[in-house]
Amino acid sequence: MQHKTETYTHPQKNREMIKKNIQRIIQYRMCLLKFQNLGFDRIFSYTLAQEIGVSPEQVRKDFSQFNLRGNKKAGYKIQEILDSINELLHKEDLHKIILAGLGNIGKALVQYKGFINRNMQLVAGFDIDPAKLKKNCRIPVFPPDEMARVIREEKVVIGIIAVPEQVAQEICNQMVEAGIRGILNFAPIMLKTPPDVTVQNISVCNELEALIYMTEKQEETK
Amino acid sequence: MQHKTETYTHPQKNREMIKKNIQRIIQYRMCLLKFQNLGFDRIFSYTLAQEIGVSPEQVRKDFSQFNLRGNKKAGYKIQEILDSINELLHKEDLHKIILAGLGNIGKALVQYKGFINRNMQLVAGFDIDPAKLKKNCRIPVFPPDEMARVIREEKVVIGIIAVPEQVAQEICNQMVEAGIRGILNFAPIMLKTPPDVTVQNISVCNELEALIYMTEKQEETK
DNA sequence: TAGATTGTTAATCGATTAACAATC
DNA sequence: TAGATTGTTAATCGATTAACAATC
Repeated sequence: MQHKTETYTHPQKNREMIKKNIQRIIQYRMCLLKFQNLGFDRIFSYTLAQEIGVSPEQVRKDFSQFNLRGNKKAGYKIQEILDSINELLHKEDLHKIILAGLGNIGKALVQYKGFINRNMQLVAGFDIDPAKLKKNCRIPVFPPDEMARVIREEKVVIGIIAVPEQVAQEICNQMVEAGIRGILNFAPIMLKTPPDVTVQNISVCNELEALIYMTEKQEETK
Repeated sequence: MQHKTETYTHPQKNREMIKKNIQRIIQYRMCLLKFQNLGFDRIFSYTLAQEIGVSPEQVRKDFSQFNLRGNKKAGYKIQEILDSINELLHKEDLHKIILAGLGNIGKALVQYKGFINRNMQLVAGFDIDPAKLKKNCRIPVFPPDEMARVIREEKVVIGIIAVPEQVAQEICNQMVEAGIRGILNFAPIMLKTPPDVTVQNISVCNELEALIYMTEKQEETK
């Protein structure tokens, strides 16, 4: 098997780093909301760090990097940090999302009520099975050939792929062609996309396999 | 002058590192299976690397670290590497899994047919809602107070938490108490567990939020 | 003030990448 | 053989941690 001679590049590398940082910021946000609900209006880096399992230095470094400022001695004002994080994450906007594939995962996502609390909205689903089409529902389901139209009309840039592996790449291509710029992929393949499209993969099976390995490893070393 | 000591011991790697490595190994496995199905019986580090989006050096390093050997000039024998990875992941054993919470995600997992192909089996579900209980199904659903009994009788060590946030920690405690050592957690909280219990979190909302951030970041820098 | 906490700079650590010897 | 590819050691790079000055 001869491989192509084009030079190898790592377009994902820098992206991985941003992804990891922003994932931590999102965790901070969830944790801050929790403490706010418990009645606190200030929090120390130490407390936050302990809650999400990182070092206090990491928290301060992260906050500093994203220009989230605290108060020496009195810690961080929860509301202030939340406002900054929300601004950073553009939480004031409603983010429209489309979904391809109304199988088990797709159905679960359509029924999930928590998106709106986080300023996200599933605006439409798409499935090839006529039995799954719905018109006048909270979230309508259309045939796949209407996907491009909906994406363009609603100006959606985020898509979820929950279709079988065999058609995932094709659906991905259609999404990208119509204007989707970020894809959450549940299909167990690496999607090929242009460099300006971000893909995030979720695989329950992979996570379980990793978990099983870790657990057995743990037992061995006991 | 100080001379090197003869014994070489692997430095104790932290859990995050092992997790990341093993996730890559799992991806290699999926990719190797794909190429095997396409009729290839050998593969080069370069090909594999390109397919899953890492460097060829990374692939060779990973394989080397897990003692997976290739052949200079002829690359790696797919079947040989697959056998080694399967052994590493204990793929010859059937891994039993229990599931707490038959909500949207829980239902999707129960209906998912792909576990058995990867030597994993959902042996029971648990839900507090009497309407969701099932006795003589492929995957029976019991009330929560039977969880400890099932875990012990079936010797299950892996559990999935797909219950509401408010009861997640309590269910987690019950699982750990009964012998669960690895938890896949869909609840949006950091579970508190003893150090010998491994937790893997999945949050669709967090992934979507990160994706939205990355996508908007990308647009800005265009 | 004394003590606690932030925020930044420097040091460390370890994963990734580069280089290259081995060898098929 | 000549060329290609593996496998390992060394270099790099950058995230994490430590140290500590600033300051509330």
